[in-house]
Amino acid sequence: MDAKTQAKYEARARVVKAMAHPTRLFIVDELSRRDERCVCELTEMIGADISTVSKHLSLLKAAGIVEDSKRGNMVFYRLAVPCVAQFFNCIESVLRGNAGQSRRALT
Amino acid sequence: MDAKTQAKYEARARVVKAMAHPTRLFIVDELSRRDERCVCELTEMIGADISTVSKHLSLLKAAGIVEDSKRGNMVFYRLAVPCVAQFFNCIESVLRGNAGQSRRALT
DNA sequence: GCGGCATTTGGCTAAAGTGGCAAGTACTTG
DNA sequence: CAAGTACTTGCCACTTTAGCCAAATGCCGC
Repeated sequence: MDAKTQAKYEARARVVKAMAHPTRLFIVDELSRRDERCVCELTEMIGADISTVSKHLSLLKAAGIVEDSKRGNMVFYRLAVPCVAQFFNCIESVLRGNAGQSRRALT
Repeated sequence: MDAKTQAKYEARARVVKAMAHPTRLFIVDELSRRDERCVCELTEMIGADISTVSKHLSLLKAAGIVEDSKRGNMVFYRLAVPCVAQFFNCIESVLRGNAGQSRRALT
């Protein structure tokens, strides 16, 4: 694999990695449903330390998956790229496959 | 977040994590194009130790993303769930977004 | 059964990711 | 300007992951 190809997959991996965490998937899912949420709302739903949630959000932002905007002293996050929501359908297919069900029907 | 929700996102994260690596993304991409590849072919394309490639493949298999079948003394891997190939389109959208281009056109 | 090829597994070390607390920044209200 | 709320960042202990080598397994043809 030459350097260019390598770089291509590394770039992609950075995006996938950014979502490879239960809390971050939850955030993406939530934002795909509600358009916008402030850190405090997400923190309450998630039930972790606010600093932890904030770090997850920074990570998603660095990957280009979410965008933020500050209004007053609150920061609102939203999806930057709507299609990430589609990921879930496919992930569920994989999970159904794991459970040994209708793998064929998912094409 | 109650235990059940937590479990749901952990299950999803396991699948996403399985793809969160340049080599494993390469494998998924390659299998989406060529249907089937043996470990030795993938190893050669990737240029890492065969044991390393084998571990990446086991990981993808454990996540339900690929399936294997042994013929002779070779093992062939293929995608178990075709839709994972679609991931790439969306990932590319995120990457284009990162580069500051037409974020709007990607809906 | 023996040597050889394809692949997997174990062991190890280096590196990365996670999460909480505490400290810092930013804005807002009295 | 002081105090409070909303968030971010630094630090640190801890867990997980990655990749190589070496050893083990499985299948073949002789």
